Amino acid sequence: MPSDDRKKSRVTLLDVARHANVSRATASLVIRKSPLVGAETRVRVEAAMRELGYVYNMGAARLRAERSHTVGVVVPNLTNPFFAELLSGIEAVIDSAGMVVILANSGDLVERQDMVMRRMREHGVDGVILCPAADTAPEFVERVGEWNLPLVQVLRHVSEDVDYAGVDYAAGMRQAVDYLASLGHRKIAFAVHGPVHSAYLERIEGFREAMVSRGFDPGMIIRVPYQTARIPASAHLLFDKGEEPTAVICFNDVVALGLSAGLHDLGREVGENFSLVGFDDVAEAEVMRPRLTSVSTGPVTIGENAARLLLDRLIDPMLPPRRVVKETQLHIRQSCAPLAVTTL
Amino acid sequence: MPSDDRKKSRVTLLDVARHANVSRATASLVIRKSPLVGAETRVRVEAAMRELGYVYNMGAARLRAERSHTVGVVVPNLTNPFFAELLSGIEAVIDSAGMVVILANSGDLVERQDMVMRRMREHGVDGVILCPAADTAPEFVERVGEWNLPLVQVLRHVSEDVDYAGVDYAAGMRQAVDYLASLGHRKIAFAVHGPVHSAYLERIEGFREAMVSRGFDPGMIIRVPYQTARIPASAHLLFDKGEEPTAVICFNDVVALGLSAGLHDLGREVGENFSLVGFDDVAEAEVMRPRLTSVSTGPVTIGENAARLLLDRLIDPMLPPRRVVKETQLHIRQSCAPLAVTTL
DNA sequence: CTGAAAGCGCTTACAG
DNA sequence: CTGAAAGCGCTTACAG
Repeated sequence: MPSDDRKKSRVTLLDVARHANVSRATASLVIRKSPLVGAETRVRVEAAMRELGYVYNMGAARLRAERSHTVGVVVPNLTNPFFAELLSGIEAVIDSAGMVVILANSGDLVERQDMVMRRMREHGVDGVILCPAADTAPEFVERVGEWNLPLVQVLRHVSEDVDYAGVDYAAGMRQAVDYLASLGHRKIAFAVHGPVHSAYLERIEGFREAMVSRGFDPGMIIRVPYQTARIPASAHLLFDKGEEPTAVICFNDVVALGLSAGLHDLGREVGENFSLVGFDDVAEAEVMRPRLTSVSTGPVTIGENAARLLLDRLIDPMLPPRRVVKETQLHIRQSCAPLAVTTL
Repeated sequence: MPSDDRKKSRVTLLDVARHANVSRATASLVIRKSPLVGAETRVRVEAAMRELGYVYNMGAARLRAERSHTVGVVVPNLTNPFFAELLSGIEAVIDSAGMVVILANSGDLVERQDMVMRRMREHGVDGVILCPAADTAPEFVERVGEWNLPLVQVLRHVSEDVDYAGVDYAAGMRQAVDYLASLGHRKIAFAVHGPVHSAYLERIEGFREAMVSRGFDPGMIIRVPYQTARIPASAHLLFDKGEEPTAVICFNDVVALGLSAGLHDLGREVGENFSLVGFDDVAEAEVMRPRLTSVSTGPVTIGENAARLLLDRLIDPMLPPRRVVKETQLHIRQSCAPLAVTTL
């Protein structure tokens, strides 16, 4: 009978307090592990909670305490395994801080991002980790700060005045170019795709600088389709311009996988008469044949960094803006060959 | 000055009501788009909300209305691209229902799953979509129902009495076996890995039945490592038993990718003198060489189905348990060859 | 169609 | 160390 009516049956803190013969305030202190309450009392209250099957009502607590123990995470794309790994890193540290993540997808569209951020505010998240959609205005993320909503940018950044956790894309490109140069390559292409944002531009800029500083032509940049399945058929773009490259650096491993297939279709032997470098170093790199040489970015770690940045800011909102930019690492496998061999 | 003090400055519904010269109740009705309020009044209240920069406080609303507009999603693994796609489908329909997803990772561990589910309750989610960790007891998911917490199982199921959205794994295996049989294969291996759960057992069972019904030996089941990078080196397991298979069906595309590399390393030519079928049909299948023939499961759709099941149950909690089991589809590409060619 | 009052389940000072 | 009271920002009957 009593468990028959649905909501009404909720066990409240007051029930627990009565059952344990203490006041509601005392019970509240026990829950929050305050040292103010005596050991004997604590044990009694805890027993009462167990016996009654009490469940803490975070919603009620939040209303009073103005903290929701939730953080919003908004990414432009959930399908991409790269974001899945990022999310995994974020979730792990947010979880171990006793908080919970509210997830949203902006679809890389600023209008959707507006909506999503409003929804986050309505849900009273304590802070948000945002990978800004392409074309996000700096004012947008700065405005969030004015709402008293702590924010950290992840992977992409549009404002210098807001925390950022990412990776040194430009240095990663330099590592790739240096490595290929050490093998004797000078005609190196760069295959890009997808929406334009800071992480995109940094890669392009890094490529350009690295090429120019060695006196190489930085102009061999091709754009391949965003859709994975259509990348192989675009491999011919590498050879359509005047001078043929002997190596290609890829925007990410998805492009590397696609071009690798496309080069194969064109009769090129990757790792023998053509060299290919990936970017991100996802798990698949190890099981490609030839094994893919790739610049590792470590999305899980980036996610962890972003979450820690946010946690710090929650503790001290007055912290000056910080950036945690992780170094990349070139993971050499088998997809590149010395130019000598290439020209045989 | 007024925006200087942080929390205190929140604009409340009462502020809006005063600004618009109506009562708080009326303002509340406007927000919830009740038809009870006059057009002129509505416009005035909406203008006030805009002018004041009002943000709805979901937390306060939930406390009174006993609905949080949040749903919990707990998956065993965030890193796996398959779950990322599932999540993407869930998020899309939850979002368009005006709700928000709280995400958690059970790590496929029942103890962590206990914790996570408790956290979900504390946060007052309206329902949860759960991919049960391996070894989850049926009682566990049934108990959730007794908490008055609507639950749907996704991808894996441990109880018949609780909603389930998944895919017909057994039929998928049958499709794979039938196809290989049509090419003349009879010595077909099955390569599995990972934790044991319903989706695992259904695949094994489907394989066994399909093989036995044709009079083939269903005993060639090998277990490869869970870690992607270690799969290629385990390809020799296919040939360690007495009879050598001429084809292998893989537990999923990750296994297919790994074994494809391992077979290559052993000097076998996939799609020529050895046949290989994947499972899941992820985007990468199209860019493998040879292109991977794979049984497609469509995780995005499964996620959408699960979310809709939950939404329905939220509307009517008394619905009998339902299951939405999607059909698989064999996507034929190039990784299988007729046995005739194989034996040449 | 609108207003005044009570209450959702906590936490927070403030006394004792 | 514990108790009584007020209040977080909404929604819900209940009158008018």
